[in-house]
Amino acid sequence: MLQQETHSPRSSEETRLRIFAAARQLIAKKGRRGTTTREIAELAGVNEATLFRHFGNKDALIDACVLHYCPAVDLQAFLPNRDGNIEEDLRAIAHFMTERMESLRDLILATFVEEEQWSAAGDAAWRAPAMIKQILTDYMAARVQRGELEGDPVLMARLFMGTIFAYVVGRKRMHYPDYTLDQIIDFNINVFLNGVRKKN
Amino acid sequence: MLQQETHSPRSSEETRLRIFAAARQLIAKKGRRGTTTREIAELAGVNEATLFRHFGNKDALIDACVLHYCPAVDLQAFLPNRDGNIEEDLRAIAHFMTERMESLRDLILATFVEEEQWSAAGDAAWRAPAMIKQILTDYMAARVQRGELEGDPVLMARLFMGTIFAYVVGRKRMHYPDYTLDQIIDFNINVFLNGVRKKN
DNA sequence: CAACAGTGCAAGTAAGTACTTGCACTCGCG
DNA sequence: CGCGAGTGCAAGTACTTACTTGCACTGTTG
Repeated sequence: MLQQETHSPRSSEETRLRIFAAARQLIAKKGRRGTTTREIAELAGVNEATLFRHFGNKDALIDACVLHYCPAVDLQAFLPNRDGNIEEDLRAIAHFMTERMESLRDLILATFVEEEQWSAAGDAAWRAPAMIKQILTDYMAARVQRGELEGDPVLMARLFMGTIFAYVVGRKRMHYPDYTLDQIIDFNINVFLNGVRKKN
Repeated sequence: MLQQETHSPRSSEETRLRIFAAARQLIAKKGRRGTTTREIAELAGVNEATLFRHFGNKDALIDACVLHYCPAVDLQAFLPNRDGNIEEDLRAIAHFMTERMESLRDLILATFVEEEQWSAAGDAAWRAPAMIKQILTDYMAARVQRGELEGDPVLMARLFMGTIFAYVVGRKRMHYPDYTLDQIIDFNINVFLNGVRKKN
């Protein structure tokens, strides 16, 4: 009796991806609590019941979504050549970090307004930044030991990451339409390097 | 028939303040949407109906709350002595900004997950930072003109604010228990100043 | 004293939300 | 072909939430 010619079934995996994409979009805009399963289903072009058949409940869905978009960092791709020129290294690191944080900005911001019980996904979103922080600290320490920089490597790494964090996150509210990303990164790196380079 | 000896009536203003305090606390923890009027009333020690008698609806309540905690900046107290020592000026500015942003951190973070229709309160929370940005830019420009610093004042102000923003906001996820606020601020200012000070 | 503004309390309403269920359909695979 | 996994659809349940209402009470103010 029921004709259903319009909808062709999709693979299970494709459905998951569509749900993830929709969920992420809504989480970024309204936060975890403000996002409804009905909206996710609608935006994903999927029936609401399918959400629950896949993930069981809303919390598990969103956890899976965040984990899906926040995989572990590719450390190999991130590690700079430790023998290279500092300025070039930092520039490469800054661009890598900026791109990566930019692509996760919405999820990272959403973790700021999460309740404690949701910290599983929140921790996942911050895993990558935490690892990068460590790598950066090691890098700074090596350069200090070589006598190229001077100061506390922990604070140096913190400051360097902070400038990028502020750029990415702050851009949502503070707009600088007259400057390009490269201009800002270059300026920040120059000031930073002038500030921490060892004087002769 | 009903005895009501336990509750002594409070002034209308005191009730408002109690509601604001409770609302702010909950907004910080759960976000705007995650906060229920029932919770606010309970935490404020006030009947839920009183909330609506005061503010009409939940949105108006929260808008009023954010506006109440985000008054215009006291520019006079913020303006540094333009003839003073740069390092001392920046230290004073940094401490002022840090304290101020720290006290508003929860509300500022909440604005990141707001929907567009709620931007009224969101704009209010960002009014102060925007004004400070402008003051800072002017300050940097003046010092550049005097030949004490070199570089683009806009980017300098942006970088300086960014370090503080990153400290305050990032502290929610990135912990540095081994360092005091003063240590970090001093380090950041030193690097910044070394980086932008005019070389002879 | 008398009016009144502000509040507490209890009950209720309408809408939204997470989640379930039973059934029909369809595609791919053995 | 036939079966099963994955899905759409429609209806429904139990719960939460914003918001209302009528009434009793109390401190303040004229």
